[in-house]
Amino acid sequence: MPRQIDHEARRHLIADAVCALADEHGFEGVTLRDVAARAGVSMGAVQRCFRTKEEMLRFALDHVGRRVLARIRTGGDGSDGGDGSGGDGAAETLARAAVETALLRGEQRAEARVWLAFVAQAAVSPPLAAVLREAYTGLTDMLARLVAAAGGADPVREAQTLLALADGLTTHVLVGHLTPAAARAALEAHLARLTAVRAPGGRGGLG
Amino acid sequence: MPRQIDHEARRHLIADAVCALADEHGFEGVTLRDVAARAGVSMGAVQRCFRTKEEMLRFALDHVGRRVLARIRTGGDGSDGGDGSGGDGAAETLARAAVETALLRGEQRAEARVWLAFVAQAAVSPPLAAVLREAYTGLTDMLARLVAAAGGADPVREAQTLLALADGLTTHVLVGHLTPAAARAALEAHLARLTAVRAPGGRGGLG
DNA sequence: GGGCTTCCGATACAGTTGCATCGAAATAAC
DNA sequence: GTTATTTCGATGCAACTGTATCGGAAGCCC
Repeated sequence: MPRQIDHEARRHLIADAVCALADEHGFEGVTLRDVAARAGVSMGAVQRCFRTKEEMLRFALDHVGRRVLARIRTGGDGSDGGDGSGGDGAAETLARAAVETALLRGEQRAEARVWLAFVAQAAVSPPLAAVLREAYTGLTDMLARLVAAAGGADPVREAQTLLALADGLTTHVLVGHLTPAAARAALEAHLARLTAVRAPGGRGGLG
Repeated sequence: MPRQIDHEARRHLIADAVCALADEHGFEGVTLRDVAARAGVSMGAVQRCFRTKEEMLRFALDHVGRRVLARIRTGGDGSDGGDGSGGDGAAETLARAAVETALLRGEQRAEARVWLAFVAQAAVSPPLAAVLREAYTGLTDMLARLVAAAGGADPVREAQTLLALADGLTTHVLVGHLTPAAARAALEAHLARLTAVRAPGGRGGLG
């Protein structure tokens, strides 16, 4: 298999291994040897795909970011027990996106831990921070559009608030301070307040 | 100075060194040697104070948590340009506490980075998570009391929401996605909405 | 089937890590 | 002054880290 292997596919394979390890042992537990072993390749292959470890981590972060964003865009995998009615309103779309952003579903715990590990590292690593900002900007844009569609005022700021709240709730669930149910309740209460400001049927009381 | 040194004072000194390093290089950059050097003591002294590295980290996390909580309790150091009038309403007290919780002031950036580093590590380290939960519970209790005093409904859930939002905003400022001003604006908008629900003009009566 | 290129698996290597060990220094009791 | 006790600073050590190097295997072109 020499001469031009599918490098891109292998990179994704390695990125998945990075995520699995970051999920289990945090960011410190991600070593080249463990990554290679987890990915089922040798260390040499990893080194061929990524010149340095940091390059590998950057790629993995971007990988996770894209995956999460893509899933949010599609409104989740559909395992949320919804009835599949496609004709829901903008508010409901926003709610689904927010819940998805918060990675509150059980099977997303690993992703959430990976994300948190990356965020923490990004706080002291400018290259990672750059990747992260891009992902956050994409999320904010999307949420802002949804907020605007749902009739919320000041969509950008509300999107930033929503994203920060989702991230914070995710974190608190991860460390066991909140149960997923409590986090979901908090998020939904926030959303209800957000969309009720302009929505008919609610009290309009914005001063 | 043999025979019974002030171990507690030294522990705090070391904890401060841990925080300084975690601020600069993240959690991975905290090594026993660097901590000892930063604290101005030798490795032997560190090893005498803490049996293991993890014990040291636990202590440092608790140290930071207590300090942050104490400052929040006092409503900040007073550098917030306030006029020091003590007769403000509950809403204002809540606002000050929230801003303080979010560690948005410039000189708290270091503390914020330390906190984030600890949180990320706690996601994969049950002992650290236990310390963290305690701190979060204390914060939630305090915020819940303030929310109740400000006339908000469902104080516990609102406190949880507020804490998560503050944490998320802090994170997003740290990675450069939000400016401190934007984070502050988002937080204040949330607070305004929170207290406006029951208190349209001033302090509303608790239902 | 050669020759060349591309890739990989293993190993070498210097540096660092957390922890254990141990002699020396410094007080307190006598 | 002597001794006992506590603390410290230095060093040793095994394990592990990221990276560099290198021999060999596997495909293409002739």
